[in-house]
Amino acid sequence: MSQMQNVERQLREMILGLEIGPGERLTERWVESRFGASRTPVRAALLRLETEGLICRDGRGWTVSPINLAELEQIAVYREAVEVAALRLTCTLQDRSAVEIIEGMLDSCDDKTPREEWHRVGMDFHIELARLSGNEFLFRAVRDAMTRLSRARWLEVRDEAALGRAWAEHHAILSAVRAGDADSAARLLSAHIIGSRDRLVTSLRNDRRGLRARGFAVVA
Amino acid sequence: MSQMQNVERQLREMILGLEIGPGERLTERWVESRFGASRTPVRAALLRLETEGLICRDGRGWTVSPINLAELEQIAVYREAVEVAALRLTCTLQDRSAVEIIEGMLDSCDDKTPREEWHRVGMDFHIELARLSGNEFLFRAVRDAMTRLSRARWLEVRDEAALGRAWAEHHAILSAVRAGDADSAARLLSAHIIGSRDRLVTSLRNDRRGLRARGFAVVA
DNA sequence: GATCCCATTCTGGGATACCAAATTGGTATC
DNA sequence: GATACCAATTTGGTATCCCAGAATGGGATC
Repeated sequence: MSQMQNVERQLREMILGLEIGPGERLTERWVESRFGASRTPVRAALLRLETEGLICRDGRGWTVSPINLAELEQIAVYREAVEVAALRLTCTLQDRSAVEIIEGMLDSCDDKTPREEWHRVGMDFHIELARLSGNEFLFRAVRDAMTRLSRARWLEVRDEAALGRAWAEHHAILSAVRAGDADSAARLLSAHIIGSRDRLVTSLRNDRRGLRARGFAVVA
Repeated sequence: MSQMQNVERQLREMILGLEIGPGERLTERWVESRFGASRTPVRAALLRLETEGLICRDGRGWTVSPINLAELEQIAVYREAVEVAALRLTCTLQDRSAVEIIEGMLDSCDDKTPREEWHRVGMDFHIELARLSGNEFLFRAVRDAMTRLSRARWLEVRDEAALGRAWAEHHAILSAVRAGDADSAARLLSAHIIGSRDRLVTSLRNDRRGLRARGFAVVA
C-alpha cells in the first residue's frame, strides 16, 4: 500500500475517532513526522481528505473541519433525497434477498455489544441499504454523507432508549422493503432521517458548551 | 492564482472541451510540460480531477475517463433525486424571485446564439436552479453530476427541435416554481431529466462507432 | 505598561533529484 | 516468421530542497 493511502487512512481514522478534535490546526510537517512519510504523499492525502470534508483550508493552512450544525441540517436533507431514491430503486428490484444480510447485521448487535459497534452498524445500515440499489452514485452520496455525519453522531449523547428506537426503525424499514412496499419504506426512512437529525442537532446544541470545553469547535 | 489551480482549470477545460479525448492516456510528465508547471502542482491537480471523475487511474497511470453509457444512466437517476429534492425545497421558500434571473438566462439565447452557448446555458439552468434551494449539498451534487455529463451532452447529436424542446421544458419548470406548484414542477423536472437521458443514451449508442472512429472511448 | 517594529521562524507552494517497477524495443534464438 | 529474453527508457511514487509570505516573539520607544 502506498504512503499516500497509508497517511490518508490513518489520518481519516484519527479525525473520525476524534483523536484530533474538530477545529484543530494541522500542519503538513506535523502529519509528516506523525506518520513517517514525506510531504508529497502527505499533501496528496490532505487533498483527498479535503474533498471528503474532513479537513478544510484555513487561510493558508489546514484545519480539521469543525462540527457545523447548519451543515448537519443540510446534510440530512441531502441524505433524505438520496436515501429515499435508493430505497425506492431497491424496491423495484426483483431480487431483494440481500436485505437479509443487512438484517443479520442489525441482529448481530445486542445488549453486550459495545457502543462503538452500535455506532458503526448504525452507519453501515444506511450505507449498505443504499448499495442495494445498484446505483453507484446514490451509494457514494450516502457513504460520503455518513462520513461527514460520523463525528457528530459519535458526540451525540444517546441513551439506551434512543439506540433501541433507531434499531426498531431500521427493522421496520427493512420489513417494508422486503414486502416491496416502496411508499411505506420511503415514509419510514424519511421520518427516521429527519427524526435523527432533530435529535442530533438538539443534543449537540445543548452540549455545545461542554463540547467546546473539550476543545471541539462547534459552529453555527 | 496558484499553479495547481491553473493546471486544474486548464486541464479540466481541455477534457470537457474534448481537446483530450475520452480514453486517452495521460502522463504526469506530459501535463507538466504542456502547462509549464512542475510535478507537484500537476499531481495535486490530477488528484482533484480524479475526484471529479474526469480522469481515472489506469493501473499505475492516468486516463481521461471514457464515456460510460451505464454510468450516464445512473447519473440521471441520481440527478433526478437531488434536483427534484432541491426543486421542492425551493418551492417552499418565501422569496423565489431569483427564478427571474434564471429565466433571463434562458431568454438570453436565441437563433443566433452559438451552439456552445446553448450547451452551457442548458447546464447552468440545472445548476443555478439547484443553488436556489440554499442547500449546499444538493447544489454541489447537481453541479458535479452536470460536470460528469458535460462531455456526453456535447457529443450528442441535437437538432434545432431538440434544443427548442429543452428550452420549453425549462421554461415550464420555472413557471411551476414561480407559481409554487411543487408537485407539477417536480413532475416536469423528472420527465425532463429522464427524457433527456433516454435521448442522450440513444444518440450515443447509435453514434458509438462514429465516436470510436474519432478516437473517443465509449464503453458499456 | 502599552504599542510599534523588525528579525526570526514557520508554513505551504513549488521544483527537482532519485528510485523501483513497468513498459518498450530490439535482438538473438528456434 | 514467431517467440523468448534482456537492456534501455519511461513512469508514477517518494524524498528533499528552496522560496516567498505569514506568523511570531522580543525588544525599543513612547
